[in-house]
Amino acid sequence: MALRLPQPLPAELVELVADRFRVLGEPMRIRLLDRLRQSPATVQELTEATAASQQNVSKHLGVLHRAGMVARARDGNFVRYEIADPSVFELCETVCGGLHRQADALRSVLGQNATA
Amino acid sequence: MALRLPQPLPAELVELVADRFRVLGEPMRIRLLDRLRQSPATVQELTEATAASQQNVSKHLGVLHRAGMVARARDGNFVRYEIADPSVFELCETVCGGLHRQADALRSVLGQNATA
DNA sequence: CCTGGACTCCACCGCACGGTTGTACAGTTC
DNA sequence: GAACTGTACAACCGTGCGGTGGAGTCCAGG
Repeated sequence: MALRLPQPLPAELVELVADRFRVLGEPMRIRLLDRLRQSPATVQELTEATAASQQNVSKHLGVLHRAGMVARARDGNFVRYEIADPSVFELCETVCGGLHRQADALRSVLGQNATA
Repeated sequence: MALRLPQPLPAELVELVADRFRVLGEPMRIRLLDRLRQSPATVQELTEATAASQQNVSKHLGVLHRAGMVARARDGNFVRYEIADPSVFELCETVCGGLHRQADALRSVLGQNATA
């Protein structure tokens, strides 16, 4: 962990990193990953969990799959998806940590008495 | 660290997380953060470092500022920006770690002899 | 005051992307 | 084989966003 990164990030690496972030910058895909965090699931189950159209879910799963974040496997007539890169949850936790810190900072600016 | 997240992520939190990822899903903004990782800098310096137009840099800095990732401070006639949320580097490191794992997996699929 | 420089804001354009619809492709069952 | 289900693909549309150009704001100096 905590690998050393070169100071001027190479241009290509910048693109790769941004691409990966952009994949996660979509609520629907976050919801899909959140559901898959519980257990592997078929497209049907994911469609029900997100209350979206089947085509839309399939499209977003394709993006996640191309990014290597989920793995697909046929199961009879169904297709079962599962998390392929658990680091996405680490990312979400870090983001939530940053959000918490922002909220605390805002609270301290408003004064200690804050539950608005 | 490693705070516990609720299983079905609340819808609003999903939006917040996705928003934050989307801010990072842009090469130019990654470049700006990468430059600020070295030291605080003025818009001028950032413009030179990224080889972009001054308006474009200012616009992206505005996005980063609204997201609470950078802080601005007037310095005479200049405006100096600096990192406000160091967790962004943690995020980048995690992403790079995932990329490394993908590269290794790809390499092992192609066979041990791989430098293309 | 006016001038000039640093920066931000606004209006516009073009493209990429999310969503929908329709269709094609497995795989199972009969 | 035909029929049905589950999933992926392709074409289209609308919007959001990155980039640019120009005007506006703030600050220092003369």
